[in-house]
Amino acid sequence: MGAIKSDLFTRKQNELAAMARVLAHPARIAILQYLLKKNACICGDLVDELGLAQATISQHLKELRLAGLIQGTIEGPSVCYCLNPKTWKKYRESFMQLFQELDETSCEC
Amino acid sequence: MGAIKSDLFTRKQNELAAMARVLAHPARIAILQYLLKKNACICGDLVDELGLAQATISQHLKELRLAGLIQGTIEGPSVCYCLNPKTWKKYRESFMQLFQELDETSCEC
DNA sequence: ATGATTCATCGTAATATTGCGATAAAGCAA
DNA sequence: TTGCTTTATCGCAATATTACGATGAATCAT
Repeated sequence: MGAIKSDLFTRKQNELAAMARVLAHPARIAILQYLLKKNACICGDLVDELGLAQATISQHLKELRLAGLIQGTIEGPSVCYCLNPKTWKKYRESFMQLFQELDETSCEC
Repeated sequence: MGAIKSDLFTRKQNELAAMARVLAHPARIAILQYLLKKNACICGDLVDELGLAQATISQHLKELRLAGLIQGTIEGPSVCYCLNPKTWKKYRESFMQLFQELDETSCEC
């Protein structure tokens, strides 16, 4: 028990849920919005901006990186992070597709 | 530790993360898509369709209901569930707003 | 080389989520 | 009423997530 039964669902359903999970934390939303605004930043910027511990920010960055939403480039002692536009668009498309389907008669209770 | 520090983030960031969390499970995605297709159903339909235990489906329905994404109407011994178009649109707007902001120069690493 | 800066990772504690059996509540049919 | 169907809720076990201190690796300035 306690583990998601992924085999009961379609690949698309699992993928969409996984994408939603990446966005399901305010710190990760905040990081993405910061990157949208500033275009790039280093881990330390986010520590100052968000007020979470460095280890915690680094962990959230890792999740975003594993999801492909951001990418990091080593720049001397620091790491420059920025959005990955390709994955960002893939996310947008997937959520668009979900929210597209709805006509006004969808509630029949 | 282990609890999200909501006070570090804006109301909008917390709200968006909460919306994403509701969508962050394939069973809830599947339920929403089933409702989009069928317009309405009862809990038992979903138990047959998804293959999760009745208690588990009922729990996911509760989360979707608390989020305002679906509503249930008592119909005799069963409960008819359907989407709430208003909240559905609110979700769409919120995610669109997030994904809107991006120009091609957003990656500068 | 030494020290300072930056970041990732490990280990751990606290908390949250997932799944389901068992049970209860409510309506319906006979 | 009795039994059947349908659903919600409780309680528990398994797993996942969140947060952070401590530590280590890499770079840079002196």
